[in-house]
Order: sequence, then structure tokens, then C-alpha cells
Amino acid sequence: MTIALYDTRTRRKRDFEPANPKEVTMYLCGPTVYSYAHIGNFRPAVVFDLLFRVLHQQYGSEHVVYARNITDVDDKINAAAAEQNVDISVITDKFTKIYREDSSALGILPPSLEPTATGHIEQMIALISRLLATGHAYQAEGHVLFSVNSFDGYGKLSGRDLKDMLAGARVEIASYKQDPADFVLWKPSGANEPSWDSPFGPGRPGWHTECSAMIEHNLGTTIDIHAGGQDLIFPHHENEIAQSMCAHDNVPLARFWMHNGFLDLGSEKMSKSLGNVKLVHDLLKQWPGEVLRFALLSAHYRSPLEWTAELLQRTQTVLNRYYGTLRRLADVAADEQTAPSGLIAALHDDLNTPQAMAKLSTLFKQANQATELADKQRLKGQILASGQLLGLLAHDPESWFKQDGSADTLSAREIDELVAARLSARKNKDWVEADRLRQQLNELKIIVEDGPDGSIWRRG
RNA sequence: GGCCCUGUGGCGGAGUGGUGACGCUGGGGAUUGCAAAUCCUCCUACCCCGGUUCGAUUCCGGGCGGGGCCUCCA
Repeated sequence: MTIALYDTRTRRKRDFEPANPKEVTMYLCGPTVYSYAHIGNFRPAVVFDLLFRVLHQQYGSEHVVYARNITDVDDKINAAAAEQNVDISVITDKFTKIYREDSSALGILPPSLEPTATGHIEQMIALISRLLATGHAYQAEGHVLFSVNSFDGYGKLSGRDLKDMLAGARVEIASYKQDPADFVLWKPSGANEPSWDSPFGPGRPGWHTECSAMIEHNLGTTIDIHAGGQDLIFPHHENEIAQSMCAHDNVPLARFWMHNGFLDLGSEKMSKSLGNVKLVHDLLKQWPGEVLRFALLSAHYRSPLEWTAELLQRTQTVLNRYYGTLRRLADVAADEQTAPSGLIAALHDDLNTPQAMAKLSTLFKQANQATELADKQRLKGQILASGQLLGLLAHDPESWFKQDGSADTLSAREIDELVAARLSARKNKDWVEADRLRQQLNELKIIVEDGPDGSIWRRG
């Protein structure tokens, strides 16, 4: 089944064919680790994790190389380190660890490679030297700058014209630039800022240079897919292209450019109960990571998505329904199955997650309708395979409903006892006592469901 | 000022040149001691104005509205 992906450069959906099916290469601009990441930072991480999973399925996991970098040299990191009077590594180590924990909670697989900027200074210096030697870069006042006029293709990815951009320039132009659009490859470090020796003097790399050097070193000169948020199209990716192509005899940097749309995090649209909580670190105190992941995938990745408490609540409702089905099918042995072809086709169509979710929903409806064991076994197998592809439904259904978020509630054992007491009251047709016990549990946000084989409960 | 994206039912959100995805909410029914869960069922759309067409929500043009980018923000 062919995979079609929307390519920003050509502004079209195109059939995806890797240059080498034995080694599909993908790069995502990862986080700058200076603070807690907010949910918007994770949209690309989740979306392209899904693409990673889809590519795994299509080409085999051993044939997909996915690099997501860690930017650990940056002004904001320096500022945080200075403020706390610590070495930048204290900041970057801490937030790299937290980023990985948040990622794991969101069901994001570890990428094949996680290169760091500080681990590639040597490669950056080599890249800059090559650009200087070929006349694509120049030195001025301790800086090394890339000369955009030396590259014909500048602006092609973003569809911009250099002349047009000047009109809207809103930042003061540094005096050392030959052209206002020239960008920094290397800059001098201030006192107490991290600094590396180089042929162009001590200093640190510019942001764009990091990604070009890490891609070149880890994945090669031309990769299959380069991904990131829409805001990176210009200037970041435009600059990466300029640097890499000029350093590589005009060989393209990436065959497909993919960009996710933004979350609408407008605080005025947030309800009171959600407040202004946007950090994943905080959201995870209130919602299972899987709810966040499901919500992020509920809209197509290129569309904007309004991030609200209502969205999360609705998502929780749906997941509860799904886990309820799986809970009822707990004793059914799932068949070896793959995800249904319609669901795979939806994902292969430029990651059409809403359509894939619709197929998943149909699967659950069928599973709820099924009366024959063979149907249940087949559907459960398809559901679990779909869940694995989407990075969802990985929890044990029983614990999904019974894990308690807050401390001031009953233990599972205490609840079991109350439910058992209610069951015996029901056997004696003592409806008053049974209803009293159910009411008591309801007040503690425990919902009891009576079935033919007794009662089950869940936290609501 | 330039460039890009976008406007679907009470809400979220796909898709299509002609039989109104999917989910949430709401109404009715089955089931239940009553509920819950589940199933069945019903209601509510395609921003406005032109054009193309036998036929447009879908294509084209214009208008109005929303969002994003324009030097280091996913």
C-alpha cells in the first residue's frame, strides 16, 4: 500500500518512495531543553512518532532511522543557567530527562537517534569552514555569517522572495551583515557563556547550523523526510537548506518536508477548570498521557487544533468507552491480526488520523455488537493491532479504570468490600440498602455497573 | 505591506461533482429491581455572492470572517 505525504516544498501530496527502502531516514527538529515543554511542543513529537510507527510497519523497524535532536546550546539555556548560577549542563540534563519522561507518558517511542548539539560542535565547525572556503559565508566582527545571495534557491521552501521580506522586517538589522537576510553560523560568546575554540575564534554555533551538521553526520547528505512545526519553515528550514545544499554541491537536503499545524492555546478560550495549564508536566497530573495523545491526534496534523478542557474531557469519555469494551473482552483471547486495511489506508493518506479514528470507532462498535466468540477474538485482535499502530490502548483495562488520581479516596480493596456488600443486598432484593451503598460509592466518584455475572466498578 | 493556511450540523472533526464519515451532546426505544454500561433509533451542516456544470458543500473568481509566518517560537 502506497504512502502519500504532503510535501511543503512542492505544496502537494505526493507518493512517498524512500531513496533506499532498506534505510528510510527521517529527522525532526527536537526540543530546546531549557524549561518544561508545553503541549504544543509535543504535537510534532506525537505526529511524527505516528509516522515513525507507520514507516516501521511498512518498511520494517530495522530499516527506519529516525533522528530527533536535542538542542542544548541556546540563548535561553544560557539565560536559565545564569539565573540559577549553574553550568548549562545542569539545566540541559534536567530538562532532557523531563522531556523523555513526558514523551514516554505520551506514548512516544524513543527515536533511533537523539543527537545533541554539543556533541556535534566539531561537525558544525567543519561545515562552516566548508561554507567559508566556497564563498557562501563570510566573517565579520567575530561572527561568521551565511550569505543568502550566494544561494539561488533561497526562499523556495517557504515561497518567499528576499525583496518582499525586507518590507516586513521588524528586527533591527545588525551592522555586520552584508545583507539583512544573512544569518549567523557562528557567534562570539559573552562572559560566562559556553564557548568553543574554532578557526574563526572562540564562540558558539548558530541555531540553524546545528541541524544541518547533525543531519549530515547521522543521516547523510539527503534524507527522505525532514519534519518540524510550521513555524520552522522560515527561517529555520530555509536556512538549513541553504547551508546544507551549499556545502554539498547543491544536493537536496530532504526529499519530503513535513510541517505540523499549531495548537490553539489561546488562554481566553481555556475553561476555568483547565486554567492555563499547558505544560505536559502539569497536564499529566490531571489526565492520563494517553488522553493527551489521543486528543493531539484527533485533528489532522496540518490543521490547527483548539486545545481546551472540553477536548480532553471528551477524549477521556471516548477512551473510557474503548477500555470498557476491552474490559468486557478481558477473557477473550485475541487473534493474531493486523489493523484493518481501511485504518492503515487512512494513515497512509498523509496521516489522516481523524479517518483512522473513525475506523477504530467502528471496530469498537462491532466488538460491542459481537455475540460469537470467533468475532470477538478477531475484533479484539484488530483493535489491539490498531492500538499498537496508533500508540494507544496499551494499558491494562482493569487498571485504567481503577487507578486513583487523588489520595483522599477509597482503596480498591475497600471499594471491593462495599460492592460485595451491595451485591448480597441485591441478592436479598434489599433494594433500599443496595441503592444506599451505590449512592455512597457514587459520592466518592465510583461508578458501579451491574452485569449478569456480578458487578464491576470504575473511578469516574 | 508580502507569503501561506482556513471557514462543515449544538460542539469537535473527516470527506466527496450526484445515496448527509466518525465522535461528543440532546430526544425516543430495548435492556435493567432502579441505574450504569451496551445496542437500536431520531434531530441538527457544508460563510456570502457570482461563474462552470444536467447537477457544487466539493471546481473557478470575488467578498467577508478566522489562524499562522516574515531572522533563532513546535
